Amino acid sequence: MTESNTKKTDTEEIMHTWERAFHTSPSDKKKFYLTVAYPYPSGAMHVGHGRTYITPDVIARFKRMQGFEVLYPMAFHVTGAPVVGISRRIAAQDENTINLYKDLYQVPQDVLSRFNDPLEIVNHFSNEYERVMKKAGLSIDWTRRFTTVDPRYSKFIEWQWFHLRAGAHVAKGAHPVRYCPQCDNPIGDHDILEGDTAEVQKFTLVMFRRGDEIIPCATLRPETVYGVTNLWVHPDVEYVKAKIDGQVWIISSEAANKISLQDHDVEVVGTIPGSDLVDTTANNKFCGEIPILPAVFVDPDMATGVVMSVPAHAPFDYIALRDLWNQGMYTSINPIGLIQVDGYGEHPAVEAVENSGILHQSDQNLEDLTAQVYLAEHSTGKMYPQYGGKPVKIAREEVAAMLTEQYGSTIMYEFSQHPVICRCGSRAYVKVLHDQWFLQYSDQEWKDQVQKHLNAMSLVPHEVRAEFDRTVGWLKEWACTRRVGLGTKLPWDPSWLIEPLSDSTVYMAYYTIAAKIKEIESEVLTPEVFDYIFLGVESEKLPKGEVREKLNAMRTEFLYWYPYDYRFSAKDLISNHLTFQVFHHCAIFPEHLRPQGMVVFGMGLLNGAKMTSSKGNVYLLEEAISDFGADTVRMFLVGSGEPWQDFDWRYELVKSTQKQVERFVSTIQECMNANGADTPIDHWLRSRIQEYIKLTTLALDAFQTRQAIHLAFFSMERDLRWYKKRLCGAAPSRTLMRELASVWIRLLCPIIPFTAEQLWKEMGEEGLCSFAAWPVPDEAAIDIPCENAEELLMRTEEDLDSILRIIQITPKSVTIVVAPEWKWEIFSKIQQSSAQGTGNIIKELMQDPDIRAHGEAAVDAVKDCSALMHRLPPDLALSLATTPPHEMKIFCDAKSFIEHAFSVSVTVVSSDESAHDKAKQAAPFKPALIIE
RNA sequence: GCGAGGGUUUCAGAGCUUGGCCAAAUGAGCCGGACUUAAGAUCCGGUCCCGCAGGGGUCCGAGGGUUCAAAUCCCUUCCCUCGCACCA
Repeated sequence: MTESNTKKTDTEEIMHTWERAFHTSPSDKKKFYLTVAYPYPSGAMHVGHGRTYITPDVIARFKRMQGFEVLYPMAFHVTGAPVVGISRRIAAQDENTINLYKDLYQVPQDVLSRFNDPLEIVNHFSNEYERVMKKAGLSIDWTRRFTTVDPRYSKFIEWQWFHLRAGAHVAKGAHPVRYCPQCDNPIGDHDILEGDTAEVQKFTLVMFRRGDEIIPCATLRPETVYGVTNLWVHPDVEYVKAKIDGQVWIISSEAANKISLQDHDVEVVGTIPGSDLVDTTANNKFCGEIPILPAVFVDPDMATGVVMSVPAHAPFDYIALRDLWNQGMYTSINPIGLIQVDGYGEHPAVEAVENSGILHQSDQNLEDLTAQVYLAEHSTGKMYPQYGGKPVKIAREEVAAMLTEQYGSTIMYEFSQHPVICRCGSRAYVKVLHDQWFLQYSDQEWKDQVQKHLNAMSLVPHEVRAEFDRTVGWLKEWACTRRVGLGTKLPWDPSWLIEPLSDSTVYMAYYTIAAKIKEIESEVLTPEVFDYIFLGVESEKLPKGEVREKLNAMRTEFLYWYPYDYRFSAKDLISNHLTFQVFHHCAIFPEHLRPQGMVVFGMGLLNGAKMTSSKGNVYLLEEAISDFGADTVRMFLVGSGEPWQDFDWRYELVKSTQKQVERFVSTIQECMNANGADTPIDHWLRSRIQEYIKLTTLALDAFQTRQAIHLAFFSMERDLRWYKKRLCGAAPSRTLMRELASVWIRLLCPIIPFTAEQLWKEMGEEGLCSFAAWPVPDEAAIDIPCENAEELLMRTEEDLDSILRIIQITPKSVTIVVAPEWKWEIFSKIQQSSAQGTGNIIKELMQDPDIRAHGEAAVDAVKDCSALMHRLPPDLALSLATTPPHEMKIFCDAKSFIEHAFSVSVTVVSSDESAHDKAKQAAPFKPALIIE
């Protein structure tokens, strides 16, 4: 265990100075408001959560130093069912759950014993979150903290929902859900023990008459009703006769049970063996009187247990029929083709089966074959003209509607696979829930509004826009009420709770007033009050006097902060929360108060594996902070990748980040103690510093935290190294080093605020570094020719080095031969030339008599220079061509440096002064080097 | 299956939008050296292959194509991650 960079007492002292520093309220500064999706405090924070909140904190701190009034608030989302389930499991002494909380989350026994109350869980972890977030140095305004079950927040949610209802965005309807009869509740993905990939499929029941009785055949392909040749029943199954909706249906007993959950009264009145149905007939409008035949592929546990047979288009049906033919039975039944499909003839299923060599109804490959045929027919199939001639996709919908409207068909929902088993061990069914409320995300007008606003929003990174666009198009009705869990009751139908994702869509507005609203009793908070605060609507019903004053203050505060500038959240929330909140803002707030931007995060890995609490693969944030120090954790989390990239928490990498932070401290301390005089080389470093200020600012403006660290830390370090090397052992300039330290500390303050705060104090600066002015580049200190000169020196040093390594002699002297002026002229001319291709450039330049005078050498020089040209960065090439460096002077000035670095004597000459063979090689920005 | 994003040198990760600055930034790891009583601390150097002159060769998931020129553009293919709804 090491407490890095700053000592524990220092850390605590700094936290103390920050205690109230980030409380914020409207001022005459420009505002910047950013929010993160608030946490669901059902467990302890791990380093993955850490990054979610540290990244926005870095931005918040950056903006604050830039002079913005910054609001970074935090609250806790405690709505929903999971925590209720957890408390129930703890109450039931479930060992896994108790161990998770005791060992992994390190909850003390006395606290744990109160966890049979879900509110105790969320209260405990909310406090833990706040405590650990403070340790991580998050610059949050805690006066605005709330939870989603606070009475005042509930009032706010009620207000929101009155508006949604008034805007016709919420409506009542029926909805099929996965349902567990034993739990008497709908079950979600996380509650499924088995069959979690099963989808709810919508079958159309095609009704066939058999005397007075109805045989409902379930199909996913109602358009094939024209091609039915017979029905299939399983001969060994005992079917039931059930009175359903006033008529007697013949279905499997499983089906009777299922249908009873789907809006039908079911009364079983008798049974009939499948074998008794065989060889009787049934009829409907489309196929007349047809026989009921036996088939063993029929599954009584799938839909109604009775199947209509379309042998021309369904491989199962064809095989079953062929089996009967082979026994010499029903040979008069012929498949009826009704769909034209690319690549198939009149009877696609028949062809497919015959070509596949499948022999039996129970062949495993039959499923795949069916899928192939169905897919082909669905995507490219067209009904024959006598059946309407439309594409299958369209015909399917139309036939289904027609059957429902005119021929008594209804819908039956069924899982695509079974069984589906609830976590309680009981089997789950599809149930149609009634009285369910839906958010009408399918509303095209609403979608259009959202899409339009989305187009105007800033999305980071821009790659996520496609996913947002798709989500807007894809969203349909969202069941927005629940029977169980914590939350706000639906105001006009209090038997329902508002579903957790739906009560968290406009709360960013609530943050703006969350501190002040605590002074007002929740009873006062009528919809009119919120209408005034958020929409500026006056009303007779508004309270008067002192309360009204407070409302005015809240209105002012809301208008100051809103709309929020950026919302941060993980990428898995794009398809729900992040898009929902745009919908809700559009429904409630006027255009100028809607979200401005979003930043989407990547996911976290721990040692290469996905970090999830459920698998125990987590590393707690607090543990990380005490193992490595808050600043190391911060720098690693925002520096190992850009926010939107996934990151991997690995010990060795974090460890080396820790060293970097420590190195920064000692480097800065060296800077503070530097006492050298000014030297010409200072000019270069000062110029570079301005460059890094500029680039770091740009990076953080674009939320590129990794890039920012790259520039502000590593690049800066590298230049400082070169600077020191150039001094040849002389002491660094006192003024420049203090200048550097001051800038450097501030550039890294958003990332490593504890360290920065500590060093700032050591520098003797007044006030908190967290509020110090963000460095601004001094344009006057930028000297491009000087930087170019240094670049030339670096490149030459590198050349020299690589030659020496190869030739492996101990050099006595080095002669640097600089290019003659006329080669520089060529260089500049090539840069300016618009001619394409070396040949053309040569032609063009040889027009010039001065150049032509150099004959063959000139041609070579043009070739060399143009090759050289495109090996340089374009802006460097341009700047060199515009203001050619005085190479002779540069090398003469740096003579002692090179002599010192390589321990040789150095001579600098112009190429015309040297008779050496190599002297001819001297080119612009690439002097010839003669080593002897 | 559908939708979105991605596959780069030992690793992480730049670069790819606007093809030539790319053998490919930077950091980590590893190797060697210096400093030290000693270091996991610091500093210096190396880290695809070949080369006793700054050069050459191979390389950016795989396979094709466009181009004088491709990690960068086009096509095909394989693999990975996320989402697919009542769940925070």
